[in-house]
Formats: sequence, C-alpha cells, structure tokens
Amino acid sequence: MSLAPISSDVPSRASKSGPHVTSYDVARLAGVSQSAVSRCFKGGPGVSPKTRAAISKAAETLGYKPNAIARMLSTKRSNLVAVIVANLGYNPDFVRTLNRLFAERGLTVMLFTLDHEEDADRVIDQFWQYRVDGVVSAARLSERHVKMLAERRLPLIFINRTYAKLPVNSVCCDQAEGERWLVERLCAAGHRRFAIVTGPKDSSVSDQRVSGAVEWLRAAGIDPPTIIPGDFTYDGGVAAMRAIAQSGQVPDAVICANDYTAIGCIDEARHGLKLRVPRDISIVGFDGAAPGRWASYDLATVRQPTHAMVNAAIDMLMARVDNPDLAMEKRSYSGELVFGSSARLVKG
Amino acid sequence: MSLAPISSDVPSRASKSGPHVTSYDVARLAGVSQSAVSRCFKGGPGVSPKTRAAISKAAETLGYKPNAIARMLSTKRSNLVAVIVANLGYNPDFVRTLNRLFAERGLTVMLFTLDHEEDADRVIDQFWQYRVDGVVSAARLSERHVKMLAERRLPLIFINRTYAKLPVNSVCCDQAEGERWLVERLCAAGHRRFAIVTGPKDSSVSDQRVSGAVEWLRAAGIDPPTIIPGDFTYDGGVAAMRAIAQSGQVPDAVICANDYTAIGCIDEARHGLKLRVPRDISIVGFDGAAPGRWASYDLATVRQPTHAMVNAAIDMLMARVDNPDLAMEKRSYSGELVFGSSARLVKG
DNA sequence: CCTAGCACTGCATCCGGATGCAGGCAATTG
DNA sequence: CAATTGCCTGCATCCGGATGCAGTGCTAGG
Repeated sequence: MSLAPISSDVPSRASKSGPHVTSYDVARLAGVSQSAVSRCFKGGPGVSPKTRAAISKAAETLGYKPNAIARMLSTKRSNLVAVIVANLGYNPDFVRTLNRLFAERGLTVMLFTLDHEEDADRVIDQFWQYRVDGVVSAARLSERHVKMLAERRLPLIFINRTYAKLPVNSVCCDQAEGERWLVERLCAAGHRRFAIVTGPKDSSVSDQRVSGAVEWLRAAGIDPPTIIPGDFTYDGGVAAMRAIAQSGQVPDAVICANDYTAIGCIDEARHGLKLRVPRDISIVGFDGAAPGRWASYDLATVRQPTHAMVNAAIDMLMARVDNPDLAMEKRSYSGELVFGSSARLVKG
Repeated sequence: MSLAPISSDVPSRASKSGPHVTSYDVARLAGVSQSAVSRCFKGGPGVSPKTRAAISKAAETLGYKPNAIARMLSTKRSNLVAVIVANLGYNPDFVRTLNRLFAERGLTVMLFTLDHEEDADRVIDQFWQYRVDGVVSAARLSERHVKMLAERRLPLIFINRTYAKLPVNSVCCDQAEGERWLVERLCAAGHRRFAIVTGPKDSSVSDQRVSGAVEWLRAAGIDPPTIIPGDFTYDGGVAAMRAIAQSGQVPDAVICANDYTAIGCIDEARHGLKLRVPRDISIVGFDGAAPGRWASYDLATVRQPTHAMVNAAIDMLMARVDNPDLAMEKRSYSGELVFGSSARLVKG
C-alpha cells in the first residue's frame, strides 16, 4: 500500500544502548526479525530449533529480558494481582501465604493496606490503572466498591468476608462451626457464665464468630453472655478484660473474636486481675496466630487452614481471570480445634 | 512522506467498547484530539480551561482512567517499587510502614519475600521485567546480585544491611550503640556471666549486634560470653535457652539478637527451666517488636525508629530514581532503649 | 518431476498514552 | 493596522512486544 521508505529508516529503531535491551537488539544480533524473538520468548511452536538457538544465544549475550510492560499492553494480561488487607498486623500469615503461592504461579502481588475504608477509592483506582488481572481481598469493601469491580469485570475473591445482599466469591473458614466446638467443649467442662469479646463493628468475621458462639450457647441452654466490644488487637483484649472485671460479674469463660484479643485478655486476667488461667477463668480465641502457641499463652483456639484457603482463593481467582463469566462461588473450610491450656476444654 | 490514507482510517482506533475506556474514546466524545486528553491528564499547562473542562466532563461520563501500563511504556517511569523482605514474620512493621509511606507518595509496592537466597535470581528477573523504578531490600542479597542491580542502574536501598566490601545505600539502626546501652546497664546492675543468642549466620544485623555486645562486654572487663546460635525466631530462642541450660553454666544475663528470640528465651527460662525472670536471669532483645510490650514479657530491648528509617529509605530511593548518579549513602539512626522488666537494668 | 502440504519467517500493524513539531489563532506591541 | 509573541491544538511518531497474514523454502506424495 505505502511506498517503500528509505531503506535505512526501519532498522533505526532501538539502536542506542540504554540499560534496557529490546527484542530489536536481540533480533539484529541474531540476524532475525523482531517477531521471531517475540515468538521465541513466548515459548510454544512456531520457531525452528536453529532460530531458537541463535536467538537464545544472542539474548544471553545481551542479557535480554522481555519488557513485561510492553507485553501487558498488547496482551492485556498483566500477571499482576492486587491483594488488599485491612491491617498487616492482624494476620501476616495470609499475606505471606498469598505472596508465596502467587509467586509460585508466576504472578506478582501488589499489596494494598486499607487502614481506612475511605482509602478504598484511591486503592481501587490505583490497581485498576495497572490493569491487575484480579483482586484478593481480606479487607471489607463497601457494596459500592464490590459492584464497581463487578461492572468492570475484574475478578474479586474475598477471604473470610461475605455479603448478605451481594453475590461475591469468597473463601471462608467456617466460623460458626469452630465456635460450636469451643462452646460445646467449654460447656461440657462445666462453664456456665460466658463473656464474648467481639471484633470491630464492621467486621463480618467477627459477626459470624460472635453470633455463632451466642447461638450455640443458647442451644446449650446457657444464660446469654455478656458482649464486650473489642477491635481484634491485643490492647483491645486488655481493655475488654478490664471492662469485664469492672462489671463486677466475672465469667467462667471468655470467648474472643480472635487470638490477639484472647492473648490480651489472658495477660490482663493474670497480671491485672490476678486471676489464674484457666483455673479461675477460661479464655479461648480464634485464628491460629503464631503467638498463641507460645508457652506463656498456649491458647485454646481454632486454627484456620490458611494454606488451603489461600490455595482455593488463588484457584478461584485464576479460573475467573480465564473466564470472567463463571458463577459466583463460596467455599468454606473447617478449622482445626487447638486444645491449648488457656481454657478447660473437654477433649475428644 | 507517506500518501494520505483513506480519511476514515485513523478515527477507527479504539472504537469498540471494551471494559477499558481509552483516551481516544474520551477525545471523540469531547471533540478534541487524543493528545489533548493525554496532556489534560498529565496536569500542568498546555491545555486551555475550556478544553480541560470538556475533557473532564467526557472522562467523567465514560469513567475514563488512564492506562498506567501504556504510560509506563512511553515514559519509562513505572511508579512501581520492589520491596524485598527475608520473611514477613520477622518484622511486619517495616513492611507495613514501607507500604503506607510509598502509597502516600503515589508509588505502588511489589512485595517479594526471599525465603531462600536462591530465589533472588527469580525475584530480580521478575521486578526487572516490570521495570520497577527502584528497590528497597530488608533482605540479604549476594554480592553478585547487588552488582547486577548496580550495573543495570536500578537504585537499591538496604534497610539494616550493609556490605563490608561493597558500596551500597543503606539505612540502619545503630546496632552497636544499642547493644552498648544494654550491656552497660546490665553490667551496672551487677550481671557478670553473659550468654548471647545470635541470629542466622548470614545476617549482618545479627553480626553487628552480636559483635557490638561482645565488644562492650570486653571493654567492661567481663568474661567472654557464651555464644549460642539462633535464627531470629521464637522457637530458636526456646532452643537456645535449652542449650544454655544443658551447658550446665546458667548465665546472669542473655542478650538476644532480636525480640522474638528473647521472647522464646523468656518462655523457656520460665516454663521449661523454672527460672524467675529477671530475678534469676535477665533477658534482653533488640527491635521493638509489638509482642515485647505484652504484659507477659515486658521485654527490655532497643526499639528501632521504624518510621524514620523507612522515611529515610524512601527519600534516598526517590532521590536516586531522579538522579541515578548520586553517591552511595549510609544513614544510621539511634534506637530507643526500652526499660522492660525482663531484665534488671540500671536506669538513667 | 510436479504439486500439495506444512513449518517457518518477516512485514505491517496493534496495544494506549506521551511528546516534538508545526500550524492556527488571539492578544500584545510599535 | 501590521508584526510579533505566546498559547493551544492536532498530527505523526515513539515506547517494545504480540500477532494476523502472506510469502518462502522444504518435504512428501502422486
């Protein structure tokens, strides 16, 4: 169609030697076209062994690495995933595991922490601009944000979050079941007066754990427990235990919405209130956080199957990256009861 | 140079409505050229208020967000930074702070964990392909890798790592000074027989802390301490304390290379060896990790100024992104002595 | 020996935003 | 009123790899 340009025009591309070697540089050295280099690095067929060898040698010589940015632009696959967590401190385990398992699949994680819900717009804008292939969130997102991502057809998997009114993909630990194990074994051991320390008000995990515990206590015919607000932190646990003491009525057992809270409760019970744990008071948590296993605490808790949950989340995400029309799916995993000595539990 | 193409040819670009709105879509709706849209979103001058308003309105209508991938390709600035940590568990504080402070500057973090040193090649390849603007590493990298990044002119800042033989940029806490504070106050309180629990063999932080402590003990005329290998973990601390007990000679004071190790030592001393801490034995750590403040431990330690260190690292990194020829720089920050009750320390 | 079949190769073009350059228009100046 | 300055604007092209298509050479079958 177009007239033949001055022949020296085309080869002028990408000849200066910046720090970045391009496929054109490799092509020139190997004596082939840029497309051959591209095809060679994509793997698969379409390149003869001889050409492939020449290109590999040239690439080796020049230290060529394909530019992922350029590849993203044309393929519209970034191999980037966004991971959103509310607070890195709560559960570094999930972050670590997500990072490792994504890395094993050749995906790179962009990590976003959502300290305040109002950061969500900024965060979503940010990863949207980078065209991440998908999102895993262990933090709460508003309905508006969930819908926004759905409209944009960006796959989203929640870990330990669900929405009553909204269809979402999620991987959860069965919170109610875990609480049931704890409650039943506490009741069997003779506990009758219960207190429950919750997580933050907007946390669905906390809601599920608390309402699970309340439910099973009711089913066991126990008086309704005292509910103390907490915030998933150690300090929140300390404050909650102090509040329990000041209410005058010290319970037999304290069920905490997570492990850090339980640890705070144990410390305040022992060092602040001079109670013996578990003789005077039993304290249980939920999560399976590492410090719960420390000798000072030996926390009775329910351990979430982090590895299995993260694996499932990644499977679900990648399936939806390949096919965005898959139906919404919820998976639930049973935790594992940990018989720590912070509570008198009936075993078996 | 080229003949005028059929006029309908050019406007055909980017007309289908995928999930991604492009600057061409906005341009068409606003009745301007794509370059105007680009300039408008870059900010700064070069666009009249009228045009800007029309473009903003069109962009708003379509929900346009610039494609960061495409921008990267032409500007060669990705606004991505790689953060490398050895193990998320050691110090989630650094990761959290890095993430937050980078986010405040509009940069997105790619997080890489380096469980094994041999992963470094893969990790470096990965972020090199994404053309990150710079790297912050809180993990050890081999000399080869440091040199590789230097050759490629990719700015690199270490946090709490230095190299004897290699010029690098680093931000460190003054480990020796911190150990000096601990040693002097322990000695002043009458401790005479010391043990030291190290970190992993390849950790320069551990080296500096241990040799700092050894040095000040020598200066104070104390008998050389027993050196026990550890690994920065709680379990390592437990094992080390057990090893100390089995050696028969129980020391007055144990200086641990970090806080988790110290916590493990405390727990094993109390629950395994039935020692009273600090009456029978003083135990100190280093870092300022959150669990050290828990009532069960109340760890005597040196708290690193995480926020200041991370801020410095980011400043240094961004300065070198803008000007890769800046000289190598090392900054050192003093920690803060925390008088916990896990050790008998002379105050003041 | 001729031709269909196949694998390989290169050309041209696309992805979406950035930018140098030149043309256009209006405001300022002599 | 004409000339100059400056601001906008759009055109064309670049960034670097992916890919549809057409052309090449080689092999195998008739």
